[in-house]
Amino acid sequence: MRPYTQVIDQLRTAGLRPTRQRLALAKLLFEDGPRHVTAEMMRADAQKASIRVSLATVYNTLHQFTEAGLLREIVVDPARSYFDTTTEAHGHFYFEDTGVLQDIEDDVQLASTPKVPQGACISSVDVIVRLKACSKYP
Amino acid sequence: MRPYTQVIDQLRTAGLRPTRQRLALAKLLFEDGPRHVTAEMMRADAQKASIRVSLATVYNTLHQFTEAGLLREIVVDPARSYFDTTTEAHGHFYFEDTGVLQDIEDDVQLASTPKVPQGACISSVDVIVRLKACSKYP
DNA sequence: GTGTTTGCAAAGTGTTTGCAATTTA
DNA sequence: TAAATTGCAAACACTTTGCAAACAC
Repeated sequence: MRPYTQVIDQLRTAGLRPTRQRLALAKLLFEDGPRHVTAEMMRADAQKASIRVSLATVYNTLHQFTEAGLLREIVVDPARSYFDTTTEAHGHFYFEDTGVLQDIEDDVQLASTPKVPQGACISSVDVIVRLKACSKYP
Repeated sequence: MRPYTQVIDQLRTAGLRPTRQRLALAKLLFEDGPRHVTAEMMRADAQKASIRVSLATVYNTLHQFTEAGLLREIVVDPARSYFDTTTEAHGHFYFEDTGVLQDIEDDVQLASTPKVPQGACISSVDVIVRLKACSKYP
């Protein structure tokens, strides 16, 4: 778990004022170990915790946190954006049936780094293992 | 390049009638080697080739082709869906600046297949290498 | 002829934006 | 007080849907 003062510092460093909403969302995000959240989940969580935050602010905050390096956006579902509290490189399981996104605990390295085209640099490498329910008759 | 009659057969097998629109889109998709397309690209291509197809039909067709195993959907951009004419497992370069999606020619295998959770089966494995312009001062 | 497919326009969904009111420093 | 941030509602982009007309077999 990320120390709380570190979040405030990282916000300050990123030029973001530690407002009530940002701190509350940071608490929800970082106090209980790794999470994979959507904007709707955060809004629901905030409501449950009696924190008044508009959905627009949730979106703004998630993006600002991502730019500040506190979160990482994971693209797995065209229908919604996920944000991961673990920012280091790692793979994901995506349960297609339930929409649950989960870290792969094993180290999933690529066997070899591919030759990158001229003039381009790697921004990130996403490994997503899509899962479905097993079935003898698919 | 995929033989044309094979497309018709695959459509028939999937229970899809080989209509004018479906055949025209199949021609655009498969006659010139691997492609990575969005619905808008297909509509533009069709227009350029003087094929009258509505955007709704383009969407329907892309999804029907995907279910029929002629296409593979690649999720890289929350803003739009990409479809790949190469259905075998392979990695992708995604140029974040331009939105261009490209096959990785080298074989990008995972160093090891991760242990899959109880009761789940792998549906697919996506490897996406996101690229940005190189810059000395990022 | 019968059931499928198409096209249009309307509806839907998640996300972003403009702007006045509020909050932070 | 000045500048940043919030919240609301409207706007947005992409995608899906309902249904009558057109089409395939």
